[in-house]
Amino acid sequence: MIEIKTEIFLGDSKDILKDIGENSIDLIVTSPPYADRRKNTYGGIKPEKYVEWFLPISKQLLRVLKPTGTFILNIKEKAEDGERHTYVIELILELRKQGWLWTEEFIWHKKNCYPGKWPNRFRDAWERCLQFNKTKKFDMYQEEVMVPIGDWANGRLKNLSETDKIRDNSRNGSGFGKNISNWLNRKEVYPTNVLNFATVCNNKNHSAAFPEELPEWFIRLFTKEFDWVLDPFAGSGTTLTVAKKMKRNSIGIEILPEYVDMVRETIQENQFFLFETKEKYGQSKSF
Amino acid sequence: MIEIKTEIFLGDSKDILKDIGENSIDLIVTSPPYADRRKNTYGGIKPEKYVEWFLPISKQLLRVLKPTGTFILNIKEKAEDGERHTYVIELILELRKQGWLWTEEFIWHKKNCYPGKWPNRFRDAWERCLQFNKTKKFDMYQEEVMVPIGDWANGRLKNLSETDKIRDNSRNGSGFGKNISNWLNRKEVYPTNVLNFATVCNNKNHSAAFPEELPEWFIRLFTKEFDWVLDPFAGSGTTLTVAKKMKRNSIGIEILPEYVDMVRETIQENQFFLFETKEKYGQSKSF
DNA sequence: GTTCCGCATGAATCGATAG
DNA sequence: ACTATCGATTCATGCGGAA
Repeated sequence: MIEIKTEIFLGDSKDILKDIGENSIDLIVTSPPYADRRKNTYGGIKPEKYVEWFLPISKQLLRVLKPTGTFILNIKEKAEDGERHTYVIELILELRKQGWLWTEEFIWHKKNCYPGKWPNRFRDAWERCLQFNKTKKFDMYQEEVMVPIGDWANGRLKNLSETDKIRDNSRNGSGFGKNISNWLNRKEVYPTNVLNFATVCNNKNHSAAFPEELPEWFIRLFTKEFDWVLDPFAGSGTTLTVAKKMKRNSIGIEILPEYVDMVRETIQENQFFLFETKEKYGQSKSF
Repeated sequence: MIEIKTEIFLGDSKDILKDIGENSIDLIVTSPPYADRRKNTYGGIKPEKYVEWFLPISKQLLRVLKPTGTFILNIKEKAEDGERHTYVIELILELRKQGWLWTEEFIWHKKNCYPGKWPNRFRDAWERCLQFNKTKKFDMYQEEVMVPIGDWANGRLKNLSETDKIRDNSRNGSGFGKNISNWLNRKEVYPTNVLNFATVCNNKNHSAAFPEELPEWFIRLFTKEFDWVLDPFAGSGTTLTVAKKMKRNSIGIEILPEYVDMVRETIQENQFFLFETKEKYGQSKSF
């Protein structure tokens, strides 16, 4: 049996990344601290300084990624003084200048988004998952994230609430009703570039940037077993935990010691559950 | 009874717009020809030339819009040679330089997007609806687009405990307490910035850029009756048709004569249905 | 085992007030 | 004038205990 390696390093990604060999990582999936967010833990990066702060890190990411690898960047710009900030779209342009290909933009649709009411805007229910690549020939295992149509038809349609049916507003039969017959003789369908995951809001000790489903989906899509996954902003270690459960090697970098300690404990714990949870992560594809 | 005016002009928006008075339009909602798309109808604008082509038009749009008005731009960059084009995000940056405020980015989630399969990407199921404003004090009628409350309310709001009825602002200063009693008689909640509209799949020879629900939603949100709505790329006239049904005055501009003829016929037709459809568009709010 | 119910909490944003 | 802090507003979900 081949051992799965899961490592977490304490320090600044800009520095630590230099110790990782070039062309060695299959997938980078991360959610960096957003501008002016998490001030109490990360100090908060000023929006005007965000691109400048990120580029040295992404330069290293470009170096360590395999030519067939993928970089997924989960990020969302804040609204301030009535406007959306532009640092994220400026970052896209700068990353391309750095040599990255901007392959795709996935939308993470958060149904249970933050509450609140303002006179000039509604609640923000989505985030960007930007896909960047080093070359046009990257690995993509589309079949791994297919949605079983049986489950979709039975589960999704059955679970669809009455309000969902009203909200989704499938007028003149162009929604579920009309097209369902097309899927009767198929077993699975490919997903789209809009992903639905609920945010995590547990009453436990810490908060995670994204739910486990998010890195799980991208790991399944862009890696196979024993590949290497990197999260340069590991935080509470969601990416590493999921990678380990899915039998991928992983490396995390985190600047806050308390998070690093926590991740190390989590990794230890998971070893006991590795075999119990294998089935869940290996076969469910429950999207 | 006040008459509703619906006008369609034949010509290039860059020129025709100069005949419209400044500060006279309450809402601009449009879906311009996408770069390199609809070559057979519009001649196709090269992606590299897109921003340059659009800016003279948006300059006029800025002039004709009221200070309290809103500009909704429905657009999506195409994928070419394995990459997403950057002309849309470059356009956002240039529009800000022109004086526009980039207030928000709505996501139009197309649940029944076009089928297809590619080795390097999934089906594209979303488009941007970019909101721009002239000032920070724009009109917004949020109550007009409220949606039914989620099912969670059914089971949970029946019996409120005493602690539910008092505000509880304690705990880690996260800011949010609860006052569930606010929702006791609540049947509707505010929507988010993710919109679900099914695409129209008609096999006519003209390209309907968006379904009626899309302009209807923004017209309801940003205008009241007898306000003025403008679509500088009217196409088959969806915006005008909806505006008329909703008792808003409207102006359309379209460069192709056959579209203009078609729109004029449609407008005539709708006059017979004005009173029949009033109820549907005035009261349904079926989102 | 299920289902139901109480409860905590979340990458938020604006406007007013204070330094 | 410009920045920092504080108060107000709000909806969906998972967890855990009870029925």
